[in-house]
Formats: sequence, C-alpha cells, structure tokens
Amino acid sequence: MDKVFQALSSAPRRAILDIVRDRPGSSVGHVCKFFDVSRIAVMKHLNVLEEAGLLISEKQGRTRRLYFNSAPIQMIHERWTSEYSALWAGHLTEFKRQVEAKQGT
Amino acid sequence: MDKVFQALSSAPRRAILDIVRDRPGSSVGHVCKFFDVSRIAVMKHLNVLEEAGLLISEKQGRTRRLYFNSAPIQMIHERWTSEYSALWAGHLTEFKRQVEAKQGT
DNA sequence: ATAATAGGTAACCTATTGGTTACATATGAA
DNA sequence: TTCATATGTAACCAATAGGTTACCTATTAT
Repeated sequence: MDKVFQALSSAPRRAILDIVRDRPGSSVGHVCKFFDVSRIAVMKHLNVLEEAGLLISEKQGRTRRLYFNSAPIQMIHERWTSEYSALWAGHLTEFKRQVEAKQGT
Repeated sequence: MDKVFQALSSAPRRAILDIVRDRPGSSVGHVCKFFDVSRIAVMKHLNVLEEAGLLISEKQGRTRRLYFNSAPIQMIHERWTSEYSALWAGHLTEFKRQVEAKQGT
C-alpha cells in the first residue's frame, strides 16, 4: 500500500499512468516522448510504478510493452471506502461537532 | 494532490489518521503514545498530514487539538472514479484483450 | 556482418525524508 | 511565583528519491 501511494505521489508518474491507460502496450520510448527528462529518469518512474503493481510490462522482441493495472487502486478504493465509509460522504463538520463535547485528551 | 498521496504513503501516518479519526480532538501527546519514535518525529508526521490537508489542528490553551479532514480524500476519490471509472470496476483483463489488436508503438 | 534501434545497468550528485538531541516557549497547577 | 506540562524550533545525520552521463546488451534492418 505504501508503494502504491508513493508511486501516485508524483505528477509525472500519474501522467505516465494516463498515457499507458490511453494507449496500452506503449513502449518505453513512446512514454519518453511526453517528457523532457532523460530516458533513464522515465525508466526509474516506470520501475516505481511497476513495483507498486500499477504497471505491468511484457517484453516483446527488443521492446517492453506497458499495461496499466488498476488492481492496486481498486484495492485501496475498496478498503478505504469501507473503513472510512462515513467520511467519504463528507460528514466532517458534523463529526467535529459531535466531538467537541467529548474532548479527548 | 502530490502532497496527499505523499502523506498517505507512510503506514505510521495512516495510523495517525486512524487514531485521530477514532478520537477527534486528540492532542499531540495522545498520538505519541501509540508510537515508539520521538515526539518530534511524530510532530513531523503531523505536519506532513496537516500540509496535505488531511489533518486540521486548533490550539486550545497549551494543547493542540487534531481533527481528521476527509475532504482531500473525497476529492481524489471523485476525480479518480470519474477519470478511471471503467477501471474501478475491474475490467483490466478485457481492457488488455481489446488492446492486443491495436498494439500502440 | 554491420549498423541502427530499444532498452538496461552503473556510478555519481543533489535535495528531501525521517529520524535524532538539545534548547525554547507558553500555559496550567501548587 | 515557581514548577511541571505540552508543544515548538534548530541543528544535525543517514537513507532514499530523482536526476544526470557513460557504457553495455539484445534485437531488428541493410
């Protein structure tokens, strides 16, 4: 879970996810076209995403084809929507009011 | 958005959110009881969470009272469920199959 | 066989993170 | 007023992140 959030915490990496989601099977080179940094820097981002399970890659000849994997995001979504179910709905204000009586240490 | 994901990428910080959610109005000292690291380390986590908007703090006398704020998580949830709507539902396999014909560069 | 292409690895640098200790400040209690 | 409590700040340190250049490997095309 740490790795997923960590991976998602960078705008370039989220952009990579968009690129691959919009064009599954993208090569490393294709992804690089969208960025100004070196290919190596992009590859590091790709590895972070892959280690988080957000990208899957499959080597085809000399090119590495990339696929977006939504499973980790789904997992987090499910876990958090159940655990924080009341909160997703947006009841902070009420929540605070409830508490201002209790006043925990 | 970066800051929110960054803040959520650490298990201790997520634990802090749980603690404060379960006992809104918690003091810094109360949160510290749950961890083995120094108070300063905990305070740094609190500041990261606060800068991400996930915690709100209000000073009451000499104690700082902490409140969980679900707004950033809601924002992300809404944005991602719309943007990745097909994916939340878990259609990666189909997604991949669709694409294996196209085969983008 | 040779050259061009696509990708991977290694070594290095700087900035950020996450922890520490020591000290400072402000408020509540005796 | 004096002491204890609750929090905040500063300076430091090791590990990680994110970038670079230089070089290596494997596959495709001529």
